[in-house]
Formats: sequence, structure tokens, C-alpha cells
Amino acid sequence: MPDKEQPTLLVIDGHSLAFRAFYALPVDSFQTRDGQHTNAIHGFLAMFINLLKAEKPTHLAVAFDISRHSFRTREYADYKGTRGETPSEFVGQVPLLKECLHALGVTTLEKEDFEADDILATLASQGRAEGFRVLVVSGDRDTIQLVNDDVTLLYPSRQGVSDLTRYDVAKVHDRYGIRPEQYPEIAALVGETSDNLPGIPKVGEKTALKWLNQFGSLDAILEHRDEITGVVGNNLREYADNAIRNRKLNRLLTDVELPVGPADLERRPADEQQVREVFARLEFRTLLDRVLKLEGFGGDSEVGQAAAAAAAAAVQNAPTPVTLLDEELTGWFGRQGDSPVAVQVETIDGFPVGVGLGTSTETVFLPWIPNSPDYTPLESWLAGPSPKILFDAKKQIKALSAAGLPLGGLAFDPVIAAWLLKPDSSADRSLAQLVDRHLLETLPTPDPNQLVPETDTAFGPAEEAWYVWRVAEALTALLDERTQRVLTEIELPVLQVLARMELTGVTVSHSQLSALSTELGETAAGIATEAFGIIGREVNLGSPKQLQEVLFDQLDMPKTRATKTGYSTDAGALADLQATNPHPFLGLLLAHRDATKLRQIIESVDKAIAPDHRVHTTYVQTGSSTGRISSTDPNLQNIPVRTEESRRIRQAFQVGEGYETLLTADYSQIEMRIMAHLSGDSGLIDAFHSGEDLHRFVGARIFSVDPADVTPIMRTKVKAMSYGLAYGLSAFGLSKQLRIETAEAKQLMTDYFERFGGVRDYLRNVVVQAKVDGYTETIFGRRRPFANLNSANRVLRDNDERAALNAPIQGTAADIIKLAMIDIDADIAAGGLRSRMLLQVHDELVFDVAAGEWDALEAIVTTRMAGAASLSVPLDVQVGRGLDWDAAAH
DNA sequence: AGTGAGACGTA
DNA sequence: CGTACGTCTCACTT
Repeated sequence: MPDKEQPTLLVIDGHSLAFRAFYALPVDSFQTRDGQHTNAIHGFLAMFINLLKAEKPTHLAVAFDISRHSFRTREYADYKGTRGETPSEFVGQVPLLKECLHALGVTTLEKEDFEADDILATLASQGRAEGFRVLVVSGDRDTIQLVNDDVTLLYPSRQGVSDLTRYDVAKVHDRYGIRPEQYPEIAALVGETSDNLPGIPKVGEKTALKWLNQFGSLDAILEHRDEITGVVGNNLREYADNAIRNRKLNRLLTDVELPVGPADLERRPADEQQVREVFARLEFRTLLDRVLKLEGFGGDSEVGQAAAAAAAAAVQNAPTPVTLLDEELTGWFGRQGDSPVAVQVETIDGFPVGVGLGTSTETVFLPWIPNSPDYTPLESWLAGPSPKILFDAKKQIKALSAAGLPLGGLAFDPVIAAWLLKPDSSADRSLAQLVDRHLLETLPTPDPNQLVPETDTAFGPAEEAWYVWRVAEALTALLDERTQRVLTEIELPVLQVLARMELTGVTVSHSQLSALSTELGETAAGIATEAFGIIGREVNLGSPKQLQEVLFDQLDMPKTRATKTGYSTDAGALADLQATNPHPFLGLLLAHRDATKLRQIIESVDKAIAPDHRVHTTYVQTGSSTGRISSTDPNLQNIPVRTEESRRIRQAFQVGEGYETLLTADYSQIEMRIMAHLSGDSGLIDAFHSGEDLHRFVGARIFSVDPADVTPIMRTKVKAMSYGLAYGLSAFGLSKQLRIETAEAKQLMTDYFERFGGVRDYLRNVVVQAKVDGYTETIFGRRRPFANLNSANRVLRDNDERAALNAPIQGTAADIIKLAMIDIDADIAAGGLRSRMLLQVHDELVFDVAAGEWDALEAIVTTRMAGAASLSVPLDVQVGRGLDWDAAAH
């Protein structure tokens, strides 16, 4: 720490240090995306930050040369005349460096006709007189003359800029054997090639030093020049003018008239906004962090020190929350203006009991109890349009909703943003994880030993809000423009819709489900008994391990596809076995699987029926890598539909009490339509405009027959082919699925691509483009990165290639239905309808329709779904009506 | 109590 | 050797 009695003045030769940094750091490694070189700036600032940390100056300035011309060039035109052109990569970095310094609150000085070192000398001299400890940083050896008991020179080493050698009087004596003020006399005799100042020929440091020790000064040496013998004596007499000239030129001026004196150079706080702006422009991320963590931009006063310490502490610890009431709270909200505030709702059993608010510098905690007029300002602010950041907003919106509190102004959700940036469905996106990853800090955890949190617990929602705010800021900086639009125009609006859908739930008949479950249980038991009779023993039919014993040991069936733990007993493998080795056990096993699987699903749904007779699923908005929404607890997106039996499950999903009917609406063949649009394939586009059945139309083209002559078998093959395309289906996979020869599957694919070459070109191009970009993009700008498209590992690469093929198609479909949901929700609200959205199953929506609202709702739904995107093919929407989900299907 | 594998439901 | 999910059971580990 600096001596409080003696303030420290740090003065730097900006130009010489920047130039050293320029040569110390590789030019190519430091440039912005638009090509601005930044190595000199980066090197200088890195050194500068280290200096501030190490020396803790109370006052500081950076001096620059204005041009190459000064009083010295007027006196001696060849001064510094040997210096070549300034490298073009260096030009332009100095103004930017000055901009950085100004943002950091640092005074820069320059004066026509003088060099930076003259400014340093003047400030050093004045500073000493005013009682400062002075640190001079310069790459020019002439500044050695400035060193004295109060002035120290920090001179950069040969290899870099951050490594500074400290020259005090003792060090100068060590190095040169002289007092600092004698250095220019030595330099005058020796000369300075870099300044194009020739000295006395054959006189080097050693001779000069000898003379100086012998006669005491340059003047004395010159006085006694006739006494010196030999060649050097002759040279001295002949070139004495050189030494006289050099001494005149290398004398640094200590009386330059400056607009400020040392006392005016007290450290000022950085303008954080400006620092962020200019550092962002220069793409200095790590430097920004270092600058922001730097303490002591608060001046040298006691208050300044305290503020600096507080600022430094704030990097690690959240500000202590305050509790505000009435007009204080209203005032606080007013002061936030249009700046976003992080909101963290504290809940007990899902019901709000308090609200934490956070900004970058403040935290507020507000207890909340229902129906208290004290909290009216909070409630109206929550409902209003002021921008808010909510971590896992849907959960919080639901909690607030339980207390009857609406939320408006949702501007950001770090969980969603992190997912958009890295949409791996399995990633950990907890607050602790995001703090760790994006702030490089550790989120404090509440004391685990404290079972009942104190009212003034050290870490609560307000502190969390502060972290949320900062995580949001860090994530915002990472969002490109398109991703930002996906967030604000799709994800945040649909988040609100999903919250309402979850709160609404869907009516499910417990009695129907339990009856069905019982029935299926009996069926399964009967099948099991029969199966046991056939194999002569009881096994667990749900155990693949035991089934393997039965099939491959006891019944001696041929081995099926290998798995990690043995051989497959899945439906496909069993069907293969049935074809080659017919056995009644196989059919019974499959039937048993069907029955128990259905029963499982029924049980899980039945268990989830809430007291309101409705099932409230949770939609996981970040649950997929493509943009789709997933559904859990229970999963209502995989309710069986294909078999007659399974439709009885859907019959248990019924119109809500007080509503007239269910409405279902789904997109037909949306992914094929998106593929037609993205590929621009004229054949496929024609197919969708023809009004003909898609697979019949495509089949007619491929098999060269009339649409009317496309047989069901042909149609099945074409259908499998079409759907498989968007998944990266191979000929082998197609043959497997259709149970045809690989050669035939290959021929089918060849014929397909011959007629629909645009599709093949598109699919090929998606992968090529993704290899170049590293990500795919939907037509609305949703990106999905891929890491292994260029991997040497074929399995990884092929997997990524197929996923990359599919991502824009599946993702665009997800975007489209989300946009439709947002529009439909808005229209329902605007129209004052009571009807409500219940379910989303990727390409299908289900609604409760209020009495008398069918026509209005159907119009809204079909219009908004069909109009959610403008593609080169129409979006076809099928609507159905019925009292249960099965009946409403069409 | 938690985990991985296998199986299978949906779009 | 077809994308994207969630959930169940079994079999195993802690």
C-alpha cells in the first residue's frame, strides 16, 4: 500500500510502451473481426493493469508524442532520422489506446514541439517538489537522468512490456557506476544510434565512464580534452561538437508548460459503460474482466479507498439487500427506468412469500403476503411493462399466478438464453452452473446445517437476483442478433403461453383409466399364464435378461442383433424370429408387451390426475436440441394413438367442465412441406399445390404411373422413403424398415432422387454448410451447433451429419407451431374468448372450446396456424371436434 | 437410493 | 446403419 504521507505519481511514456508492446506481441493474434490490429493496445493495457495493481498509484498520467517533429528536430534535422516508416499495423492503435485510457479515467498529455519524455521529466520534477513518490515508465534510456531519491524509473526488458526493471539510484550505480544525472553525459560521448546521434568514434561506455570518473563531468572532460592521448583523444578533439550537441539534445526538459500539474492527476473512476463499449469494440474480453475487477478507480481519499475496497468486494459478494416500503419502493422502481431488474420469487410449497430484486449494484428484498395494501407498488410493478429478468421464468410465473399476481415485461430468462446458445437437452443450466460458467465465480450456497433459514439469512432471493442479473448480462453479450430475436420473438412469448397451459391442465377421467388399467392387467395376466404354459415355467416377461434365456437357450432360437448385454428382444427382433422360427411364445410375448406398456402409460397419467380432475403436465422449453418442447410429469406427448386399444386412453382425455367440446388442430406433413420449401424442389412443391395425396403424387412420379395406379404397397414404400429422408435414412435402414432387399431400397432411393433432385441437393448442402459454419439454422434463425461434423471418428461424424440434416427441418416446424401458439393465445385474449389452449404435441394443438365459441376459435386456430409462416407451399391444418381427444381426432 | 440399459410410446 | 423426446422395468451399484 502507498504511504499515506506520500502519494504516488505514475507517469508513462505511452508511445514508447505501446511500440514495445507492438513488437512483443504477435500482430496476427490480436485483431478484431473487422481487421483492426490491437496487439499494441492489448500489451500496453495488460502492463498498465499490472502496474496499477502492483504500485497502487494515487495519481497518474500517460504522455504521448504528437509527431516525430519537436524542438530537437529543429535543432538537429537528422535527430531520430534513421527510424524507418512506422509499421502500418501500428498506425491507428495509438488513438484507440488513448480512447481506452480516457474510458478508464486516465489523463493523457501531449504537447506540440515536445516529446513525451519531456512531459514525464516535467511531471517528475514537479511531483518531487510537491512531495510525491514518482514512478516513470519509459522505454527510452534517456529517462535514466530523471532518477533520484524520489523518482524511480521502470524500464521494460528486452523480451516484453510487462516485465519492468526498476531503476533507482542504487540500481543505476550498480549498472553504470554513476549517479543518474551523469547518464546523459555518458550517452553524449557514446552516442545513440537509435536516435541517429553519433558520438565520439571509438568511445564506448567503458571509456566514457573512465573519463567521467577521472574528470568529474562532460564539461571537465572537454576542458581537458588536450590531455587525452591516442586515437580516442584525437577523436574527442575532432568530434567534440557531437558530444556537445548530444548533450543538448538528450537533456530532458523539466519546464514544459502543461495544462495540469501532478496534483491534478488524481486517479479518477473509470466510466464503466464506456470501458465496456470500447473493450467490446476491440474484443478484449479477458482484459475487460481484469479491468472491472481492478480496485481503486475511486481516487486516493479515505472515502475513495473505502469505495474501492467496496467495489472490489462487490465482485465476490452481493450487495446487502435493503427492504423498501411505500414511496421508497415506488421511487426505487422509478429510478430503474427502462433498465432491466432481476426478479427472484421466494416460495414455500410453490406459493410466493417474498420477492428478491437485483441490479448490477443493488439488491432489494420484499416480503409478500396476500391482500396486503403495503405491496401494491410491487404488484403493479410486477404486472407492468418494466423489463424484468427471471431465472426459469415459467416456474416463477406459475408461482406468482398461484397468488393471483400476473407478470408483465418479461425481457430475459438466462435458462432459455443458455439453451439457445447451447441447446444440448441434457446440459445443466442451474444458476450455480451458469454463475460458474459465465461469471467464473461460485454461487454461495445457503448453510446446509441451518434447517430453518433465519429471516436475515446470508443468502436469499435478493442475492440470487443479483447473480441472475449478472449472468443475464454475460449471456446477453453472447447472443448474436438472430438468436436474440428467437429469444424475444418466440421463446419468451411462448413461455407465457406454456405457463397458462400448464396451469389449465386437461380433464382426464380417472374411472375410465382405472377400468382400462384393470382390463389390461387381466389381459396381460392371461397372456402371461398362457406363455408360461408354453415354455413350462414362470419367468419375468419384463426382464430382457430372463427372456434371453428362454429364447436363445431354452427355445434355441437363432441369435438376434447384439446389444451391450447380450441379444436384442425388441419388437423388431421378435418379428424377425417369428418370420424365420414361428413360435407361439413370440406372439404372446409381443401381446404381453403391448398390454403392459399401455398399462404403464395409463398408470402414470392416472397418478397425475389432480384434485381438479385435470392433468397438469410440465412443458420443458429447453428439453430438446432442435427447438421442440418436451413434456414431463407426465409426458402427454407420447400418449398412444395407433391401435384401437390405445385410443381408449385418448378417450379418457375429455372436454373440461363448463366447456362445450374439444378442438384439435394439427399440421399435416409439416416437415415434408418445410423440406419442399427449404429445398425449393419444384416436384415436391408441385405435389403440395396439386391437392393430390402427397405419397400418391410422389409414388406416381417415382414409379412412372398414374396417381390412380399407385398401389398401397407402392404408397407405403414412398411414404417411408419421404419420411426417412429428413432423418438421414440410409438404404440399409430403408430396406430394414420395409423388409425389402437392400438393392431394392437403393433403387428406390435412386429413383426418388432422380425425380426430386432438389431434395438431395438441399440435404447434401445442409451438411456441407454445417461443416463450414459449425451449426445449422432454422428459417427463423434458431441455431444448433455441431461439434463432430469434421471428426475423424466416423460414428460421431455420421451421427452429427444425420442430426444436422434433420435440425433445420424439425426446428423450423417447432418454430412455426410456437409462433402459431403465440398468435392464437393473443387472438383468444383480444377476442375475449373463454376457450383455452390445453396441449401441444409437436404438430398438434388441443383446446377446450367454450359454448358458442367454436366458430370463432376454429377461425383463429386455422388462420393463425396456417399463417404462422409464409412458405412456398401452403401449410395445411386439419381441425377436429369431439368430446374426447380420440373423438376430436379426424 | 441412484444409474444404465433395454424397451417402446409419441411427432 | 433414421431425427427428436420421456418413462417404465430390470439389474445392478452405492
